[in-house]
Amino acid sequence: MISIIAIDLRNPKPIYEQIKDNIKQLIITGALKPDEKLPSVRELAQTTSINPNTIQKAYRDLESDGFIYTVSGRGNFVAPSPKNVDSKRLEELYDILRAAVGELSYLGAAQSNIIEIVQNTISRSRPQGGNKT
Amino acid sequence: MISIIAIDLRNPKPIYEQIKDNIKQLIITGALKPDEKLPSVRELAQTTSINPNTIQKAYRDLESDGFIYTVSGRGNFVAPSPKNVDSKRLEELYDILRAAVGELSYLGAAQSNIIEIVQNTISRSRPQGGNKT
DNA sequence: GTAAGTGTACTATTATTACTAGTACACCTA
DNA sequence: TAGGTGTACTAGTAATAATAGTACACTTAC
Repeated sequence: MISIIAIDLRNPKPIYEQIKDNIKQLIITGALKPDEKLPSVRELAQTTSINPNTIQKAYRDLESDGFIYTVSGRGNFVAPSPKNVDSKRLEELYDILRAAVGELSYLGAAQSNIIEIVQNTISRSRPQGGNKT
Repeated sequence: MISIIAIDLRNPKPIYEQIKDNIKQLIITGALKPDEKLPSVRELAQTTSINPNTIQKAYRDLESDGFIYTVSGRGNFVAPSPKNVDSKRLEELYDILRAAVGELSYLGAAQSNIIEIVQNTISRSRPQGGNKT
């Protein structure tokens, strides 16, 4: 069960985005296993003191992004494997990657540092599908 | 002079953010040289059909981030070199990097692809400072 | 000195969105 | 049947992006 949802109300990033990022991270790193049950909307709303509607919005987004699946009346569960990956999302991520790396490099971050972080992150993730471009 | 400011009004990202990202990109890649003059607030507002206040906000942010400097009565210019780099910004960028790489890997992007893009981006940027962590 | 172009600082208004609040209903399981 | 689950809906509030318009100080060119 999740207990590591950290929400910073002072963060300008919307709460539902923070929840999405948190859960995505847990799934990507494998902290949440496939088919594992997520906290219910109401439960997570209580433990975080966030309105249930906000939690629901995060869950809805996560489902449409393929990270979780929903069974009405039972709950939300971690999706076993990313399928039907949206190519637009991949392009978005590559764009984000380029922008972050470019600015880091421009600001003086060492290439070796950047590469190391990238490799560590990859090795810690839970790759599943084939080799998309 | 800039003529490559692409603004997508259907993009949910705020217009001033799009302008910031555009100009950052031009500076990072070296398309805009140090001390080169940027279009005036009013000029860019005309060519893009965006309200001058929105342009001004983008310029103000870029200046406080150290990408450009302003001379009252003369205009805005590309900052020669990033100094006094905000360590919080570096941490932000590393976090963004980790999140993007993690999700890419999870979605099935090949490690070789990711690394290649990172290296290409670094080699195309305009590094200046020392080696910040 | 004057005029034109520059950044900057205001106030006011509108539109959008995140968030909260509350309710209702259908579904599943013990 | 009872309790927990997801879902849908309406309504209202708060924050922010964006527009609109004005004003002023500064710099440069004439």
